[in-house]
Amino acid sequence: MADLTERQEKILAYVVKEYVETAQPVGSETLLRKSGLRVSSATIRNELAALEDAGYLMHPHTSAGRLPTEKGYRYFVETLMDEFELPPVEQRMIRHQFHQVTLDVDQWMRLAAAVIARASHNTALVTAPLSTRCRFKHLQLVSINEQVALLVLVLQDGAVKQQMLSLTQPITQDELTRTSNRLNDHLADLNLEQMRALSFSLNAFESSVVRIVIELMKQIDSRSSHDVYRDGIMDILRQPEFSAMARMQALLEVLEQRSALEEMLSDFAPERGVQVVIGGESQRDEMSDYSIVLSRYGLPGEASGVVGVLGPVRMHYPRTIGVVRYVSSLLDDLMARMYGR
Amino acid sequence: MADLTERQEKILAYVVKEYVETAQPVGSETLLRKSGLRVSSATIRNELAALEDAGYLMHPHTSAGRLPTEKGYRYFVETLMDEFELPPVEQRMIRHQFHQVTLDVDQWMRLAAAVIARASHNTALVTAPLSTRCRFKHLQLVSINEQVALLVLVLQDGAVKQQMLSLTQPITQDELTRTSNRLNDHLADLNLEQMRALSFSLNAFESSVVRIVIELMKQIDSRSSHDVYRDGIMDILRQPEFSAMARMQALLEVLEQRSALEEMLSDFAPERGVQVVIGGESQRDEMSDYSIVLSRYGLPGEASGVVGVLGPVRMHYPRTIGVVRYVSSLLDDLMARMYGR
DNA sequence: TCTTAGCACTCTTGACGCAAGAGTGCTAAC
DNA sequence: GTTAGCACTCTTGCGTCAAGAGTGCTAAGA
Repeated sequence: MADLTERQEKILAYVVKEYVETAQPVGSETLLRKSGLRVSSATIRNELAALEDAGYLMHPHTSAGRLPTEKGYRYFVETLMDEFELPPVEQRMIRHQFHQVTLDVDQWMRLAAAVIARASHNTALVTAPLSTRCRFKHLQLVSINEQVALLVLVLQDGAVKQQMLSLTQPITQDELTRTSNRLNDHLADLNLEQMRALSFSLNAFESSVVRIVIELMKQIDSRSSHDVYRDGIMDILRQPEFSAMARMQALLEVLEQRSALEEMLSDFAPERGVQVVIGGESQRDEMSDYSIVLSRYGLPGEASGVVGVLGPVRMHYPRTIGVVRYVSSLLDDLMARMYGR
Repeated sequence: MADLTERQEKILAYVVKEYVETAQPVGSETLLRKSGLRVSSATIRNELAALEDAGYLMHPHTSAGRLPTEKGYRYFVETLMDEFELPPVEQRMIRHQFHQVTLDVDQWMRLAAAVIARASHNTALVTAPLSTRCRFKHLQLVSINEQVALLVLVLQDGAVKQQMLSLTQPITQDELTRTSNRLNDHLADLNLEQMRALSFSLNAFESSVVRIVIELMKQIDSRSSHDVYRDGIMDILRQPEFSAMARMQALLEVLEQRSALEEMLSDFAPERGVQVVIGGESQRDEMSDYSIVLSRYGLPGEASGVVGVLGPVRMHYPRTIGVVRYVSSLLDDLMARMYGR
């Protein structure tokens, strides 16, 4: 597999870099100029032909330059690529932004998506951290008006859900508070099954509230992950491959359908480390022109989410990987602090 | 202005309808066939020329058919258009969906956007109802772990905000509950100014919580409106005008920048009724190829938001207006119920 | 055996012209 | 006021052509 000579590797790396920058197939002359190799263009042509035979490069047509195949990109990412660390200035800026923002999961996610999109010039995808199994923490009933009360449900991991309740008869805030307290005592730390099996004596109103709590927790549990936060759709559309927009429709279709995105992210997110899925490697037709770079963050086993970048296969992998890795580690820290180390 | 003969109006209406359907400039022959007018194509040509002179129609080039100008669309919307009511079946389906979903503002907004996008085949835009001035209703502190507590803030209009607090020293849930109760008593029904002027004796922790509450309320108040919910970006991109995607970039730019959207919506949303802004009428360059149909919903003076549709100028106005009007009235009802009639 | 110069070959791209088709606008008759 | 007829204009698609880019091969050189 990796039976490439040093010179071939060098040439492959240059083809990838050049093509990523210009989006143009690169020919032997250009390569000669840019690479600074001390051989003739003819030699380079021979090497290019060899790399093509081995499946690392391809040819749009006879008289065009070469561009990397998926195998070529893969080899580049795995073997040839320089590690890219986000410059300290950018790191500082990003950290600063996270500390400025209020401590709120939703806002973290938005910010993470925004930061990744700006830094990678591609579409960012982020899912909120998801506890493996959610447990009841606290509920509060608040009277909104005579016919409506608000139920606020807090889960162990700090997630908050609210829901309005239509009351069949007016209930005072005092009454609601008493109910809240009673239920909090009974439900503390229960998970879904335990709550279902509950057999305290509850009055009609209380048991209707419990039913709703169960319903909400079921929703959260069943949703394989929360919403996908996206940002930077524009960035990806600015790439030259989209001047002809046939393929783009398929892409936008995926980006719009949050459920499809969710599925994809959870399919590919590795246990740890940054994962790169190049084009057709995802086994999904609509993704064959795009790559994803993603990383799981959070506390393994307790609660974790995914951050990632979606972009054209012709993507600046070192930089993208650097960005994803950095933001992922940042969220690791935030999560660790939230869960008390 | 409105000095069109009956026949001219009929012809204008047919041009609009035909062009909206096919996206092709419509010629005199086609018009003759579709309209069923009992005149010759030459007569129609004369009328078309007259309509063009009057500024209602235009000509991409000499040998092409006619298509409506903005003035033409405006005349159509104002004078010629048949009222379009959403068919009862669809109405029922939509109502049903709203009743199935949990009573939660956020979910209403998402659903409204989804429903409008599906029904209008265009991009839906929805803003959450915004109280003119927000008042404190309730807060609750919940211990997450030793170093972190969650502050849940409920406002008069049922809006819920949460924020994590880093604790400098461990505080038990009991302690937190006591603090919550004390603050709830003091802060009940206060608005931002009153809260700032507060001069109860508070301990260090309590006053830091109050500071955060003030911060959160300031955020909500200053944000001229909440997030814009969007849906159906794909739909708009499917339209034939986007096969050449020059213009689309500008559009997506606007759709991505929530702040720009917000501003636009609040600029054009009328006090009541459905408003149609056609192309350049918005006085915004990037919008010159798009129209917006929008309507304000909610309780005038108390809390209101905007629902709308963004689509190409070549849009099916009757249907779009019908959809927007219906969803708007539905949200009116929901809001009325939430605010207790 | 590896490298290189040279050159024929292939394929894309853009320009140009041309014919077909669509639709108008005008004129003259009804 | 309406209509038939017809010349005129502009788009669209197609084929041709020349220029340019880049390859792949061959044969000579190290």
